[in-house]
Amino acid sequence: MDDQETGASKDRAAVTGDEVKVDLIAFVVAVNDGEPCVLTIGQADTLPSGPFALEHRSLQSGLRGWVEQQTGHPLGYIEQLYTFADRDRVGAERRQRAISISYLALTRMEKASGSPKCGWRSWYEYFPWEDHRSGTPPVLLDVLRPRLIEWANSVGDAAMRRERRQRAAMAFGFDDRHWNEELTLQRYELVYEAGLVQEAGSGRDTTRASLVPSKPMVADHRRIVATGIARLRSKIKYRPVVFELMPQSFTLLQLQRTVEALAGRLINKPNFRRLIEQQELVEETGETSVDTGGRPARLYRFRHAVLDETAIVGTKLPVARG
Amino acid sequence: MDDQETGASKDRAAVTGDEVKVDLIAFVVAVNDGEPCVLTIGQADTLPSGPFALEHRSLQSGLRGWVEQQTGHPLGYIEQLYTFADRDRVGAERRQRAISISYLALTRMEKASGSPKCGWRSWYEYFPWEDHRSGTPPVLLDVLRPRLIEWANSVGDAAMRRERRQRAAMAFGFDDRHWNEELTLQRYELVYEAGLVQEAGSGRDTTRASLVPSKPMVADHRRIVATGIARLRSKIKYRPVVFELMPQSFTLLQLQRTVEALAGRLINKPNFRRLIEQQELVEETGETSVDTGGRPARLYRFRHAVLDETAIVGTKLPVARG
DNA sequence: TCCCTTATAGTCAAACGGATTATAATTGGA
DNA sequence: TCCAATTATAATCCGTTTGACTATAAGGGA
Repeated sequence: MDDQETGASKDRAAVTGDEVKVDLIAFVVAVNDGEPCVLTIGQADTLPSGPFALEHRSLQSGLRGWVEQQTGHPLGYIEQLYTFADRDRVGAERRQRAISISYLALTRMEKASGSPKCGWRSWYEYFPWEDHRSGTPPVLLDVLRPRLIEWANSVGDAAMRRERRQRAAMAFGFDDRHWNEELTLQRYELVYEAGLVQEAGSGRDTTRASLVPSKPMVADHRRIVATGIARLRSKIKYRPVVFELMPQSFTLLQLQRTVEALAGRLINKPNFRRLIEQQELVEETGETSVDTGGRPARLYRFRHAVLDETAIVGTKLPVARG
Repeated sequence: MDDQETGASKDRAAVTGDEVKVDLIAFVVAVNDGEPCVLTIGQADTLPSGPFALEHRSLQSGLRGWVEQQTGHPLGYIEQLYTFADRDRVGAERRQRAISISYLALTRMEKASGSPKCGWRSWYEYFPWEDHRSGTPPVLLDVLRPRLIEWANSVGDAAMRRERRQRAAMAFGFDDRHWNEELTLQRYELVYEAGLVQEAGSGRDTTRASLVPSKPMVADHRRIVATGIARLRSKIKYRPVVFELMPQSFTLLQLQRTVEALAGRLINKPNFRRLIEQQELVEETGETSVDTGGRPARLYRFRHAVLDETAIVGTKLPVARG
């Protein structure tokens, strides 16, 4: 494609060198004990990342390399999330362009190995308003709602006020609307726009006092996490990706708890089992679990054959609407 | 994020300059007279594209700039498709890394303006096996199926033969399986892997005689188109993006024909109307169309308000399974 | 006027999905 | 030992959705 006819400026670009640095950033997910976790480094405020370099065979292998080097964790399932241009950095002598390619990776936590400088943190430390497994979280109605209304009203134009209120209501399910767990990214963008998270603070006059309590991250890493959560919450509904997060064998309730952890909401138990079984996603191992009180549960394993049968065709998980 | 602790090699990278050229590539779609079309330049074998340069404010604005310059077409709706690393190019003195960021854009064809060097071509010239509006296309059963079986059997290992046959059957709906229109990308990857398209030919010993008749494209542009078609076929089912392709006012049948053009299959008419109406996606203009024989049809326009109401929540279009 | 074409409305049954109830098999404590 | 608590598993109910089909209305052209 080198000398394709795409206009003269392409050649100019080759001469002056419109070259760019490329960063690979990973949002690595595991679920442990019903808590969905993200793999971090630094002060639990940074995602594993590193520049795409000549020695990397591909984007994905570059990403695997950086994550393994920084956290000691090998990656299994990987999926590209989004590519964006960072705000201009100022290089040594000239303006430096940079872009970031973000990825979602699913893995099992297993042995608490890993480098010392890395750790697993619950999603919901960064997004406390996203966990609806015990009902609507208090922070949503007590803190977010008044702050967002305040933000909406702070603008002069009446139409724009209305539009802001409506956006907030839709994203967060205010005013009798239903909570839609897939809108994680829109919600983060909203609180960011309203200046309610620390990341939005630089160069603004918003007083820190009005921040919504939640753990911040470096640069736009928290936005990447929001993107990944949204993608994952959507994907579990039509692809059997949950099993990337499960151990070899598991009970149906463990499987359900994992899905609930990701979705941030509870699922009706009989319906969940019905759907899993009628899709033949799993098969019994024959054993039962010696578990936490109550009748012993059968152990199941994922039927890897489904990846060859229906993988692309679609798989559904029930996440109740009401 | 500059001096984040991501290991020493990051600094090394900054010194030696692991810099990369970034190309922006656009898959621009319009539907005209029931034919879904792609905007091309050159010998109708190249997508509009150009390097991401310093003067571009953002990735999207860079893309818009290149497309407008090369084709004279302004873009409306844009959505990122995928980012991939090209095979290494050899630069002037050293190895040169390059990545491409591809986009899907939806637009209306309108005035046959545009630069002389660009043109609209039907998707199905590049993917003749994807159009099932008049039933299963002959090329699928007469050419593709035997060639794919041949390809599957050409490998030694019996298990691998089985796996290849199964993949082909799943992707193309052989052996009484249902056709799934969203598997466009998997199907292209399969015919590519089987050496049945020209793009797979360089450096191979596959005789050209065994190619499946279809229009090739430069580099991996055809793969990008396949990715875009798959994305679009999936997206029309839960987002009201079709309207980006429609004129101001339209009849319900025109709307249906557009969806059918994209999906590559026919839709049940009463059911289609029911779904459109009960979702309140459109409103009557009050006028009726003076059209092609038969009873005059009411004209409708898209209710832009739905973008504020349910936009993110989801919209469905019926594309029959059987 | 008849016939053809397209638009529009209405019906029907099967499948799906959400909610609820009932029963079984354990553990731990009174 | 028996009861209570806990969890697993099975079965049922019912309203909604959805795919397929039929019937009627309104125009143009022969």
